[in-house]
Amino acid sequence: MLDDRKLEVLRAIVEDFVSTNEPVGSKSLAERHALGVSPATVRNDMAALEDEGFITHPHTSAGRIPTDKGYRLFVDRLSSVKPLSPAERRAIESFLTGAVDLDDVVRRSVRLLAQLTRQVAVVQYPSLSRSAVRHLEIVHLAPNRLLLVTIMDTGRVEQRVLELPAVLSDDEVAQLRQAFGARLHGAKLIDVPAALADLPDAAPPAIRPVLTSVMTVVLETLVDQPEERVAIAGTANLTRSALDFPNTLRPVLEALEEQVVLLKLIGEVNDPTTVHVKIGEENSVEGLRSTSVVTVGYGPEAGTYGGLGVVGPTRMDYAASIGSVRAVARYVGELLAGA
Amino acid sequence: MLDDRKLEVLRAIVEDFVSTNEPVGSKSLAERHALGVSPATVRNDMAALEDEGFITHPHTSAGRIPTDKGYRLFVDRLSSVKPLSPAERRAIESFLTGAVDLDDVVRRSVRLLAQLTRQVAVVQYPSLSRSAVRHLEIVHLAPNRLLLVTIMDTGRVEQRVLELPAVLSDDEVAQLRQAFGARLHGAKLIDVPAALADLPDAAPPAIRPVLTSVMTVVLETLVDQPEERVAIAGTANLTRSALDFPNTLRPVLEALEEQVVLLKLIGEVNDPTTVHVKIGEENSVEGLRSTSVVTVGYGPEAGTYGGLGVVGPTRMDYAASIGSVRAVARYVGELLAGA
DNA sequence: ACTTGGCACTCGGTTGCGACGAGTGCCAGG
DNA sequence: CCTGGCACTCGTCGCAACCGAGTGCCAAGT
Repeated sequence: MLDDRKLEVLRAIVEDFVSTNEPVGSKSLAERHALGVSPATVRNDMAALEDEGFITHPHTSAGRIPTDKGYRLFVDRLSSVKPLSPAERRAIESFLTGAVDLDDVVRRSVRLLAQLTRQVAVVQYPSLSRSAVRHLEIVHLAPNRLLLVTIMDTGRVEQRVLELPAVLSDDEVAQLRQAFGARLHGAKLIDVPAALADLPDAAPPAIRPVLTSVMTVVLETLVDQPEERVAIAGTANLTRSALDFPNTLRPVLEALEEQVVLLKLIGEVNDPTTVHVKIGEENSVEGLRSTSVVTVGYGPEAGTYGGLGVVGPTRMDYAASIGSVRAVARYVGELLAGA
Repeated sequence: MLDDRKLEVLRAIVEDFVSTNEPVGSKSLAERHALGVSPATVRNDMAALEDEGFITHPHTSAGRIPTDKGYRLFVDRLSSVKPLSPAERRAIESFLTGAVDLDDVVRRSVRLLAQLTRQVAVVQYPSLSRSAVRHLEIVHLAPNRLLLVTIMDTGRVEQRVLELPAVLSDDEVAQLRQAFGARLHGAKLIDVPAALADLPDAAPPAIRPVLTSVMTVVLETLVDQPEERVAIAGTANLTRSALDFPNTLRPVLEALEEQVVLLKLIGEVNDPTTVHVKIGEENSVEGLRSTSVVTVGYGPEAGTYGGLGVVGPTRMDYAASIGSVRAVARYVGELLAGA
């Protein structure tokens, strides 16, 4: 059905179209690539590819452009990941070293990724639910007011102010601090509920009511409604080729402003260790049906912290994007694991 | 030179152009507004206005559009701030109540402002340098590693990890905590250097070296390089009228991605208590010469915390934008002051 | 059976041209 | 100082012709 040459033709079409953004015809294609056959043969192959739904015409007498299905085949079978140039590797290293805290790491990576791929880049902050508690600090802001600060092993810090129904003494706060500190230190978030389960019973009765309300907030902040965050950069790249999003720029920008949408993009991968590519209509997000999304997980043991990726036109350089996304994920993962 | 009727004509031109986005001609203008004079008279006035540089033609036989200078005059003398509708007031209140922490307040306000004005909204996080320290917490992460957490009265929290050359005991950390806590509590950031000046001398010699290095980091984080942050929302609104930014969308998006640029926008006001409007070429930022920027400071006593504003086409509804910006600033200021 | 050259056909893009009309500038008269 | 009239400008629209890249198909060649 699809012999090697037809695949080669498809690859050539994709490559030409990606670089020129113009429908590619049989003649120019036969010239530019050393296919060893005449344009007429290429035409026959093209007709076959079109029957199979891998390419299409914008109109009768125009060249071919790949369909989503065509890109899919290209990505899966015809392209190999483009290794980064030494210059790019250097760029990554110099960009990421010198970051002072987690915020800085994330902001730098997202800009870096946008710059490398010349697409819109998205980086998720290390997910709370997959990290471990390094420290829980309870600050006695006012007699009836506590600030809870949780520091995770990824460097992420969450804080929450808590109004108490009753007034607390510093001693009691110290007791609280001690009670929580001992149980939470080093606990994976998943184990937090279990670690805290017997806490009310074990505590001195005096502070029990306060303790439970603090516990509620802790569980809420860390387990029930863990706040996921993402950073984004490079939206200006969407305008690079005006042809890519003729009148569809609007919904894309709108989609990219929704944190929820971005998290969905990055989160809905089954296997976080490999790079995932969603092409055009494959995207579950309405406004991004005209784009492709390349994502991967990152973290010390692959994908445990969060995800990152790029969003661009379906007409993107997949090989390069996949390479960059993977490389940045690797560096960021190492960086955060080592911190 | 510019009698009342000419000003009225200018106002009419601005209003028509803002709502239709089409060059406005003498005839339609005379009809749509009850000017009480004939188109010919309007033409004469237009010619005068053009001589003065308030309006211009795109080409010889087209209607007039306002110049930056025309908008300037309009904003300064011809428009009154549009009061918010009750529905809008309700929207503001319901949007902002229920915010759980500072991050939440900022994120909600920026979205709110974008929604109200249908422009790009920018909100600066309360500036460190203008707030006071509520609490400084020193966490002993590891024998040679400290985490400094500073909580400001605006609810803003800054953290910084600090590697120590030597190993510290918990006792020593407690001493540090005590030494800093006493002096910093309630200090305005501006007074922090003075408050800490005599600290090394007063401290027990044993912890003196560590103390100075902690002091350095504190000063650096809070005073020397206070990190300013901004939130942005509504970039999709830039695409609302494709005509506004024919091929200039790119530089606008690029400018809006630069934190530095945004801070400059919001920060370079002399008097933070009143609403400022920068129109087109008045903008010092290169990429935003095709936009107008409406900004104001917010805070308990006007402008002490930070700034916020909107960015949109020069062809924007200034009266409404100014009103919304001012209203949101007021609410946010109150909210943060009360927290 | 596959490849190839030839050939008629399609159709979008470009160019040229004329009509149209919104809008202007100017002037003479009220 | 306002007004109506009038000639002029110029961008837009519609139309027709043309060009050319590209296609599909077929018959001949290997």
